[in-house]
Amino acid sequence: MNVSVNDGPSGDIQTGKTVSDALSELGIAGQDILAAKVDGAVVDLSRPLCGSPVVEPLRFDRAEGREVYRHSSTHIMAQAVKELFPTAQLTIGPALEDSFYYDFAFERPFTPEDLERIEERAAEIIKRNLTITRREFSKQDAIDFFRARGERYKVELIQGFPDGEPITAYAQGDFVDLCRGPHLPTTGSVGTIKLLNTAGAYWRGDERNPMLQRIYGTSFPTRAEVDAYLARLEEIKRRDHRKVGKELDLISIQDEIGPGLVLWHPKGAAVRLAIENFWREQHIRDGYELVYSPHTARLDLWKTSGHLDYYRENMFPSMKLEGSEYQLKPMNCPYHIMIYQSHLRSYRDLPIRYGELGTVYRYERTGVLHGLMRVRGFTQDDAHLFCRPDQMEHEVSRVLDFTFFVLQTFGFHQFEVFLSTRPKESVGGDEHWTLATSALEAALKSRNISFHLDPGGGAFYGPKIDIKIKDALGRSWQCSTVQVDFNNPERFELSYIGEDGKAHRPIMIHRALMGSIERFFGILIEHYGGAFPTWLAPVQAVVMNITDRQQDYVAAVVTQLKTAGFRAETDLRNEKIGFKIREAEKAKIPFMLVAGNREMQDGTLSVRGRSGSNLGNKTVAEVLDLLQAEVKYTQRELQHTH
RNA sequence: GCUGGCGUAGCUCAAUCGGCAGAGCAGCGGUUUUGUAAACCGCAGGUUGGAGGUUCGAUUCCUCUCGCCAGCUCCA
Repeated sequence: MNVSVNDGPSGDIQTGKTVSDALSELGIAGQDILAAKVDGAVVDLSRPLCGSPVVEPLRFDRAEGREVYRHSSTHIMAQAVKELFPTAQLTIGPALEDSFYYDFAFERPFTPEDLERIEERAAEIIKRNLTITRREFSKQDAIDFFRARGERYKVELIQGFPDGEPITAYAQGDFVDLCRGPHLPTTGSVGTIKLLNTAGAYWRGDERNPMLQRIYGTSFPTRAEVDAYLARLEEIKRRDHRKVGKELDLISIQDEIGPGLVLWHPKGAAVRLAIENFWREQHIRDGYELVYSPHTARLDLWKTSGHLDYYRENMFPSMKLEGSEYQLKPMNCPYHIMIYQSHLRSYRDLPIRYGELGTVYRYERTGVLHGLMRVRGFTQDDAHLFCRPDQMEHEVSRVLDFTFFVLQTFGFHQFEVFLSTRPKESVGGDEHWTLATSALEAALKSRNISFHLDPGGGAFYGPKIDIKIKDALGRSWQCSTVQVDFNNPERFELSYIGEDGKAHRPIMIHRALMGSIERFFGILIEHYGGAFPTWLAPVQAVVMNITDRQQDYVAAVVTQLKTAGFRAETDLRNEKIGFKIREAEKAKIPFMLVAGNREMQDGTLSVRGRSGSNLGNKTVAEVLDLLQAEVKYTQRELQHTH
């Protein structure tokens, strides 16, 4: 048979030879080959070849290679656990992006000491360099085999598999695990396994099922790579917005006020104000009209909107007042709809775009609250567009352009886009869903945006596009969302008068760019590690005197900076300049302006940038120019036009 | 909500196998007038998350409760 290697040699190889034999006959060999893609499917190196396959060796530098590597790592860890704790039952153990886990049914949680022993044993199993072999079973044989080994959960899994298809397991030494594979050729192919932590996890992710003991770990070819990974985890901890938010005195969440309810301290509020000002300016430029709405409304409104039926578990309980029930708002849409409905609308009026920084309250279970990322009261940068069906695709495209512009201004440049389709619990006819979904898809395609499909991930009222941003540490965060809604116009009987003089139903589009200001702020804190770009920094410049004699001069300079619109502060404390610099560095203030006698005499300031850069002496006018140049989002806004 | 862990001064952390709760930083008062990441001296700071219980005595042990953390589930 003719075997060809992707971007490599090809040659005639005897049919039935394994992938690794074929590769080595073609002059491609090496311990670093983990698995291979054969005609697009990832397989074991021991897989026999037939036909005229295209083979692509997979190493650790490829995501598919890493997945196989980590997957085999979980088996090694599971083997170590079984050797040390024979009563532990196997369940499942997948690879994650940079790590892996394995869930065990065990009578008690694993302790840190257990983890150390398991890690040592895993290292030993790597050293044993056991061959990993694939075995096929019929369904009944597989059930009998795992039942005989006492692996109750494995038996349950197999029973759920379709009949008639072969079931595979992988063996290394005495250890056999039900697994689709593929796997590394030997346990010795793994470099270092490092166990990270333990946690409880429900069997099959269902809270009604028993709690299993999960062990997280990671593995890399070299110790140095493990160390780099651990260093990255440390960096993530160092940038944690809860820690930085406290250190920089940005926000607090206090017991007395309630979980998930955020206090914005003056410095955090200054950043928020900069965000909001930018947001409002840009929305007005982009053809939105800004509105405000109250935090509560009669329960009937939420009945009409369907939230009471479909969203109740996320809502605060209602309150009674003067014989009516009122509901704290979990969303802004009904209010915007009511504004739309306050007039008779013409087709000429559309599209109508209402934007609001609307604060909503949602009930979240205590266990899911997390700093600013998941709270109970938060402000959405919400907007609702009302348009004709023929305008829908164009409006969605505009929203996409606007979204990427805004996110880029905040310093995010990598995105993942998802198109989510109809979920099980949903309202509206099929034709509506199909129309809306294809409009979203068309808009994405018109902007050449590549996206993933998330089947069943839509809102109950319509399909949506979600945009996840990648932060400086490569983590993904869900922020932006664009959702088509055929349902609310129906429920509220929205209409506009068309060219034909008859009433027509408008289409509604919900969208948010940042999602929630709280979460977005948390992401910004971690993205910048608290060192915000100048346009967002709570204090943009601090002016400090060296001795008492420069007090008046410093105060005058700060007045000038403030008058020019900058957030500037004095530091006139009776402290040494080194101490003041240290404090300003810790506060991550972008510019430190020092005035001693020399500066006072020639009307200058000694300019120190964040993290020690010396920008020399500048006049006050030059400092103003410098700050102006730094606050450059206003320049970027010129690039955004429709 | 579930499993496990944790709540000590404004912050970061000690200590008490049940016997007067202690440091650094921050704060306040002095001294010092300072040149780019920490000057010196002093003072003050606490119902040890909250409520019960056991005990001569509880911050420590027990029960409940509130909150936080790591996950699970869910999500902006």
